[in-house]
Amino acid sequence: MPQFQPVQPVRAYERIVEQVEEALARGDLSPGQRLPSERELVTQFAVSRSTVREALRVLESNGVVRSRPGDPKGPEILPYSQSALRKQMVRLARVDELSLSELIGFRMIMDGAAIQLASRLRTDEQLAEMEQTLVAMREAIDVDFDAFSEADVAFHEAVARVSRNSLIQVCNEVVRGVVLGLIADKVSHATNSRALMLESLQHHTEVVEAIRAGDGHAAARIARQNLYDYYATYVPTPDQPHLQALLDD
Amino acid sequence: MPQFQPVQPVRAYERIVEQVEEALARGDLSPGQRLPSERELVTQFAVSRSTVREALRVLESNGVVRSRPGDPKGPEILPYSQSALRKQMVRLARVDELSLSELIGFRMIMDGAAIQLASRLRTDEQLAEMEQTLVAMREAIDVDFDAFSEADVAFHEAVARVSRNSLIQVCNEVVRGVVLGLIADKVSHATNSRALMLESLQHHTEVVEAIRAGDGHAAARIARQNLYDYYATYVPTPDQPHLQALLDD
DNA sequence: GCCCACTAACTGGTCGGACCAGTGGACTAG
DNA sequence: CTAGTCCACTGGTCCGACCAGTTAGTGGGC
Repeated sequence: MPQFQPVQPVRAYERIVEQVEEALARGDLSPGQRLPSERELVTQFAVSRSTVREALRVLESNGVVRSRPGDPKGPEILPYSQSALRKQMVRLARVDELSLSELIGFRMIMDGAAIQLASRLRTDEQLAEMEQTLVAMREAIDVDFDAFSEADVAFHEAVARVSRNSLIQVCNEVVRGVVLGLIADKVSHATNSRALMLESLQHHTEVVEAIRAGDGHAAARIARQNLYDYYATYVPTPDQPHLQALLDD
Repeated sequence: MPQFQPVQPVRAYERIVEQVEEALARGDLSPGQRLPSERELVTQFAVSRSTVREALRVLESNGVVRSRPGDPKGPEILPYSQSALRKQMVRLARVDELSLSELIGFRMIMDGAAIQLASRLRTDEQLAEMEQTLVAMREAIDVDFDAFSEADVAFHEAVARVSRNSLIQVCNEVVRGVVLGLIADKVSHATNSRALMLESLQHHTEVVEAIRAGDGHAAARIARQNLYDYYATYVPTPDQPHLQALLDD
């Protein structure tokens, strides 16, 4: 007997979405190009305009296209953006399926890996870039916490670029955004924020030193420890061992 | 002068989506509950059915609800699932600029981290589970490569579960799927596939031994080395240093 | 009394047509 | 050649309709 699979009805708009996404995956469609107008798609797909519109709404919600009223050139194919990925991660985090400790643990892994890679693959120019972001952090301490946080982001982005792995870059950026969105207010209201910033700067300087020396393990270890020290207080006590397991002994 | 922000028109269906998602975030709506029927929503939101449907399509594409034709109870609020997150990650991975070396490098990081966490957080039952998947791998060698690959997946999934970090689980699963999709045929056509499988099993056994001993670093190192040995030949030579940078010296 | 087949009132999926406000390109007047 | 007007066309929304399918309630047969 052949094995039969349960079949659920495939709706017309879904097949439109599939066709567009396939064209995108095959390269027949690339960012910047335009889709035909809705009324034109109606004739091409031989469906009603409602169906075309439902497909476009789904594509739009997935960050694939964008429609603008009155634009004679039609819906635009968007370049890939992390916004949809971030949206899903935020949703995951909001449903409490994703605990803060998981997010921070993931950041420790990603950041540590990026730094380890950076310490082996960096060029001298890139090292200089990283040191430049350290200077910016020091200057930002005297402004306010937001400025410091911004400079901190710039540092981590520079490191992620050097890692030459765009998956790391994206994951880092997304998770950082989610974490910040979850606890930014708590951190910025900390009484001893200046001390925190100074300590963080110190850690970052040590990381760069280790990168300069090419000691990837030390650099990654310091980075993970820094993240742990920075965030551990916001993590429920029973979850803290999950983070400590990522620290070197 | 006040700083003005560019405003873009908010479409009616977007406000419906927002209202539903807010209700969900506030807890006024929980998984398992039902939304009113489309025609009922038409009166509640005071919009047309097309608009309601576009909102429902977006919610459905985001994995928030599911509509079934004929169901008098109306669209169902779904429990959170990672499928939408996975979809976005697959989209990211499919963007052509993502090279095989980046994917494999990411796998080395993820798998290594999962194994390091597992070696510290595992219970005895979980260790037994992992050893069980090793037995399955050994048995699968005598069947065929697909069976072995399946058992291998089971092993890595077991490890990811023990890591207690669902982000790692999802990332691992997604990246593994993408990598396999890219080079599965090449691997399975290798002439010495039996030797490869035996070697892989040997490596996995060593990993489990290190996990049993609680030596997270050794376990992670072996795992990364295993992945490197397994996949490096498929990576263009100029990219190989990017992977070697992830191996311990 | 219970069980089963039937019916009817829904459901979502799709269609076609209509109107509106706005865009942008072409066309015209200067 | 420029500046202004105009109009074809865009997407956003609405309405009404039909269909196939599910489901719950009804009714009849046992």
